[in-house]
Amino acid sequence: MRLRSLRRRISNMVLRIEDDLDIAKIAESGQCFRWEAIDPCLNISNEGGSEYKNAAASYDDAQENPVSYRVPVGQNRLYITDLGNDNYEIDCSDDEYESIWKPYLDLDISYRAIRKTADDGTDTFMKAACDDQQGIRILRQDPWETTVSFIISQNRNIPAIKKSIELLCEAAGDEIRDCRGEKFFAFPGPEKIAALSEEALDECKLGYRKDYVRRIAEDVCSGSVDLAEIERMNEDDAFKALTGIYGIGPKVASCINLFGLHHLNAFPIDTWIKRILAAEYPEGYPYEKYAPYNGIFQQYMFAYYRNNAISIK
DNA sequence: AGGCAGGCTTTTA
DNA sequence: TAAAAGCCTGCC
Repeated sequence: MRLRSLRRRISNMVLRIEDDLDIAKIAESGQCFRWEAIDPCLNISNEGGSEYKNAAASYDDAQENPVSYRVPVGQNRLYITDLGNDNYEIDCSDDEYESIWKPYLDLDISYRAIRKTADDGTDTFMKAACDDQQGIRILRQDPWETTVSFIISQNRNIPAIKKSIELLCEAAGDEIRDCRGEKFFAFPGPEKIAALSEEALDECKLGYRKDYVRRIAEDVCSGSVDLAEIERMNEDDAFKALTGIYGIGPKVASCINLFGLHHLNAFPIDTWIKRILAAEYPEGYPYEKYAPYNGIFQQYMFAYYRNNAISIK
């Protein structure tokens, strides 16, 4: 349909992915904070994603759920459109897909198989969460960006987190033209954040987290914090190393393990998960059953509860 | 040693 | 006004 008109000098390709992949659910899952809903036809960003009356795809609930996003990853930005029927259009070459986007979307493993294997018919709550939230995947996000983002996330809701991260990118990130020639700000490296003035950092509205962000930027620059070394550790060792960093407690360390280091068994316990465990698993949560993918199932529960908080309560 | 109260910036609903 | 994908410090 009108998507044809989007074809430009850059090469578009249509992917067929016969596994869980729902980009709208991923965007709202709370693991990433810089996915931006855009109009697939007009190429105009639409913050919050309200209406998509002109959505080209034959996507069932395109009226409610955006079907097209742009996703900053390092120095690149991916444009992806859900065409429905397991088809997705992306703006990039085959090489870029294989080297960047395929690993980023964690497309080498089957989330559908993981869901089905764990379902023994006894956990009706988890089954409902999985059915409702299937399509979520755990992205392979940059460890530095993930670390700073989840330090910023503490004790705040998601709109506030997104705002601070965007302010930080505007203040310190490189301005880059994406594959469509549009400008965006990359997530700033530690040296860029460490170089910010006190006033510039104040404008990022980090609150008391400002000291945490500045200090980890300085410590990574000086070498007293070595994220590359932490990347090579197993989950337990990484957890210990992360919780030793100023501003990182058990919850944030678990999020970094899961979303930044891809330790899929990491199980972040935040205010939502506390409520879920108390309400749905009063006899105790069956960690063994969902190992080694506790983090994936945590995401299904988290998103399910957060998106249906009123109806489930 | 390990647990717990109090404080913390700012935004959001 | 309370709550928000919590953590640090100080006290016991």
